[in-house]
Amino acid sequence: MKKKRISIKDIAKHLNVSVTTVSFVLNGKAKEKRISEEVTKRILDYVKKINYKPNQLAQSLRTGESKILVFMVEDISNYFFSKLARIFEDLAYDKGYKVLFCSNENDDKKSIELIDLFNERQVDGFIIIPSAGIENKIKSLQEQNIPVVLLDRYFEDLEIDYVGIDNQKASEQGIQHLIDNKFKSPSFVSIDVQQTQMLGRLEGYRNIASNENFEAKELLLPYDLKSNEQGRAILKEFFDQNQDIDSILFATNYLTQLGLEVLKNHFPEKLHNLGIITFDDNALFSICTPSITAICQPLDQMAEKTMELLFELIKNKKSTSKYSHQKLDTTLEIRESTLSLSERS
Amino acid sequence: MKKKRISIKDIAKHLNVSVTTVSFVLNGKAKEKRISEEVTKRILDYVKKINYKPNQLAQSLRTGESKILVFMVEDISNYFFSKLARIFEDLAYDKGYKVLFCSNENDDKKSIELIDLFNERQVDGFIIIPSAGIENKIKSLQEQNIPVVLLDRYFEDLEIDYVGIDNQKASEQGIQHLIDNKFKSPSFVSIDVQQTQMLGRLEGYRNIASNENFEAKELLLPYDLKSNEQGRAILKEFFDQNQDIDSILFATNYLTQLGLEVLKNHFPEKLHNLGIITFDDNALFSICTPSITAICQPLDQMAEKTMELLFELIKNKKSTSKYSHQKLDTTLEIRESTLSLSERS
DNA sequence: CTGAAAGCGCTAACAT
DNA sequence: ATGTTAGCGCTTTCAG
Repeated sequence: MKKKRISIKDIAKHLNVSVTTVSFVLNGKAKEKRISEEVTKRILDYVKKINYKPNQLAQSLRTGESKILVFMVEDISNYFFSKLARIFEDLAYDKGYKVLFCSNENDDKKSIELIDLFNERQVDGFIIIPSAGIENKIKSLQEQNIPVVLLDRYFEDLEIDYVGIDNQKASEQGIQHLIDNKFKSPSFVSIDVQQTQMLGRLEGYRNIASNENFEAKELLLPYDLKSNEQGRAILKEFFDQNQDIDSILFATNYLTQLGLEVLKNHFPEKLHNLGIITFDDNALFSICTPSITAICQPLDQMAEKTMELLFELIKNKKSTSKYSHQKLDTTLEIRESTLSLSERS
Repeated sequence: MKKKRISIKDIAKHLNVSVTTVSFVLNGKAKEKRISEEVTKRILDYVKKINYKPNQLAQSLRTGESKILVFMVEDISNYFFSKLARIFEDLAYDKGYKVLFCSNENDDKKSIELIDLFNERQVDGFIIIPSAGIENKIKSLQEQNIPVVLLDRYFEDLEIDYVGIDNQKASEQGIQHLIDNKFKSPSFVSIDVQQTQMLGRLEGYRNIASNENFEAKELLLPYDLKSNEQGRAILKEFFDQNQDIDSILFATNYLTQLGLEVLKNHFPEKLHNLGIITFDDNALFSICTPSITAICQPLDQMAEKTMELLFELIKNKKSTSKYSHQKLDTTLEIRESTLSLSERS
């Protein structure tokens, strides 16, 4: 029952040819190396018959390529990341690559451990949603000539390929939409972290606050939130102490979730009177009551662009390619939660 | 800039010892092999200083172990699967394993391709949520002595470790809960597929229908649904033609999502009058209006149990371990959508 | 056109 | 207590 794995050597022996010949044929170099049609066919037939599969590990060790990419996200169970992951998976498979997902919990230590881990496994490239303090680690990857593309956020001082959205603009559009629908004092709920995506969103909010002359009301939750419980408590306090705010932009779908829970449980009437916008969509936001207006990131486009950049790096590692910062446009999916009060049923 | 990777040989040369010694020390066999304290220390220090990391690929090739597990799901972007994935990830990392996730789309061809693919990479074990027709492939893995544990569904004729829930019982509890809350004619929406989990859920429904003497109304959507659009159309038709049903059990969270969309868009009043239960929770179900009663699978427990079984297989591959079918209990998370009509506001 | 052989980096049986 | 060496399975150079 315990079948020994068949190796290229077994095949060679069985067919009375050398391993070289088999290897050439298997790698489609039969023509190039001018192996006779007859031998080629014999090998191919036999290989098919015994259903031989080369040991990819050995292949990788020899060639230095693993055909594996790593996609490192904050939390693979978050809708935004898992959707992206799914798209990457498909794109990569089409090109003969597999994708390893891992969650860094937006934690530097974990991020670095993970990067080292996979680096030792000679993965061919990284797509990383970086935590705040791993700039140097990323840099060291670049120095080792390992393809890396950052997603969602980047580091100001690092010359590196990046794909994300125009956060400031997205935020501005969202807030402007609230203003257009007669909300007078939009507030902003985010995380207190120095990452480009969050800073952009905050800046967009402040810009409109200043343009439209309303007082900015910001709630920045701690970066290292201990629990959902704590998050809800903070949000509840915020709502308690700021009865006058009439609308909110949540800077991530995770916060939106917490916020909606608090509203539903403690301020049910507000749930129907507040203007609510969330960054990042979720399939269920459209079936909430009210359904939630969302700033949607163009996931397909982001994934495609990222892959494009990554494969450029993989193909011609040495070329001093210009680094590209892609800031894609978002879409505002307008739903019930931002209807002006007069329009509501 | 282009640093050559440091190998164990370089270290040996630099330190004037043999590679064996280095290897032993690195693998914590210094004591066992009675390497002198001094040499051990020298090696460890140097290794730390140059930040040497062994090439795992070579290590795997040599040892036949890769410290990689594969978790194959239907769709990594589905809440149920991505939550499970996240838990597996953590459990595995604690044991020094990494987890590769992949989505098979519940498609046999894709499943088989993926299994072959990873098998060539000598992964150490598989956790598989199998599509309907890959019984033989699974069997062949077992014959190659590769650890496999099935999750969520199994094959009647296959002796294999499996972790899941008691679907029939879960379904019965759900329907009984509807009956207890004065719903007279619960209906059942599922997928038309011969997989154990779905069959169990259906059977549970039918049991209560027969016990409680109501007419079973089942909608089984085609296995190979072309699009969400098509799914919504079928659901809409079902609601149109069965105005008399007063409650629904959706057999997967995906169907619930479609169903809620249809209800919200076409039968808004029903959304508030129907009794609704969903299999599988989602963070957002608790903030829908009405919030949705859910049959929750014990994700943590499932993941732990699965890992336990998998590691048993990994440890003592040869022992003719008895196969274990774990059917865990679910929890009914009661929310607004199943309040009896008299209790609703 | 095909084969012999080196070597990717590591482990471990065998020598010393 | 430490070193020598034979592979793991594959690719590829160099020699016929």
